[in-house]
Amino acid sequence: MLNKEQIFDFLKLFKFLNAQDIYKLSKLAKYRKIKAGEFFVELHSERRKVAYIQRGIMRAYYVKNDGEERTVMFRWEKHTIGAFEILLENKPSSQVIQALEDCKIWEIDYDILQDFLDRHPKFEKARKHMLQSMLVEALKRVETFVVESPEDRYKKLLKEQSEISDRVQDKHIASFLGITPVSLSRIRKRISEKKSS
Amino acid sequence: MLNKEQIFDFLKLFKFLNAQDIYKLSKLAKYRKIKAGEFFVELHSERRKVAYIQRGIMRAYYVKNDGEERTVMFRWEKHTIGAFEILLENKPSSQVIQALEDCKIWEIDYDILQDFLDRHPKFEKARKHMLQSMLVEALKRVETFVVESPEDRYKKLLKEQSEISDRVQDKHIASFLGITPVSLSRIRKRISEKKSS
DNA sequence: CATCTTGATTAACATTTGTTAAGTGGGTAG
DNA sequence: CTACCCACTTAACAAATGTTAATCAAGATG
Repeated sequence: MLNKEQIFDFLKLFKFLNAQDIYKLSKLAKYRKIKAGEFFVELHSERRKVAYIQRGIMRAYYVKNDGEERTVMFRWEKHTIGAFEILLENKPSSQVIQALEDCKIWEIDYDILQDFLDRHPKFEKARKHMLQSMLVEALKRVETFVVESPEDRYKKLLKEQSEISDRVQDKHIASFLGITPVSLSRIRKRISEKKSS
Repeated sequence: MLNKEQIFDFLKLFKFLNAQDIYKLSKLAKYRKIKAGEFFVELHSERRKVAYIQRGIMRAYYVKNDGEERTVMFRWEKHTIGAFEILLENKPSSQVIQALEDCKIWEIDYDILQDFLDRHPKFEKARKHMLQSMLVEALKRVETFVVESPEDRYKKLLKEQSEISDRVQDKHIASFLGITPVSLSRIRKRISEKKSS
């Protein structure tokens, strides 16, 4: 079930693996597909797993009491996604993870992975690096909310996260930016009017 | 220069130290004071250091082009603070870290600390735990911006982060919530009117 | 081909926030 | 004690966003 490309992508997750390591890791990962619209993690799930996305894009979102959805994160090729409440806080997930395109993923058992990493000190750097890059990303995202206006946040997204703005519906982008779809539409209009003048 | 209380506080940073470990760590940490208003990290600094706060409260903030300050983080007793751009991205800090009260801190050389941790595998769990808890905090903070209104964010702050709301000026809380001091004042008025009716 | 569904846009109005500036009160320095 | 500074409040107006609903366009479905 492994082809070269798949192995290569998976290998990039951790930067310095030998063939034997890859074999070990392949044992704890299950290759599977998720169709657009379907879920990787459902509401209140406690399944301790992570997805390494080989193809496709996913989102994590919360559902408010009135049914409104608020997207907090997008993840696409060569990145991992998981429900942090399950994995890091040992409680049911209050967020949902959904495929926005047909996805091909490696589904990884989180506890087996952690155990593997615990027993292989040479991976400590990789784990640390991964945690740190996620932390930096989250801190920078907080910064955009505190420092920038919704319009500036959207412009920055267009510039620096074209992977998101090109592949995801506007309504999801709006909630990702902390605004409504109507407001995003107005911002888009404002921008296009300024550019043409 | 060490008294019992100081040792005890420092010990809590990592949960399972013996006397010898404490001695080693004390060598790489410098105990010092920072007066209210003074800076722990200045703009564009590249000093790779961390503060473990034994007493007092600090904030990290950005300065916009027009001179406006936007606070992104508060840290107080028994927590650490540092400039993530210096430490995790190896670049000059675009944020500033300032004491809001007279502070007593352990100033720790980040690289020596990391080296120490690298050479002592028994601390890996502590490092991982610390990174994870910072990540969880940042993710939850993103969530409040995406899911909640400014008023709800403020109410939540009052409930769950009284350490902040009790000790910090409103203008800093306002920018921490992503709004202006004027708007926060109106929110406070709205809340007090609802409670009395 | 016609119909249905859904996402994006637009409009109209209410609400909130931003901005600027004027008061208010507490604390501090002289 | 007085004068000054600073944070917070309040006011007035502009701007942006939220809300609801109508319209439009495109894709899916029969």
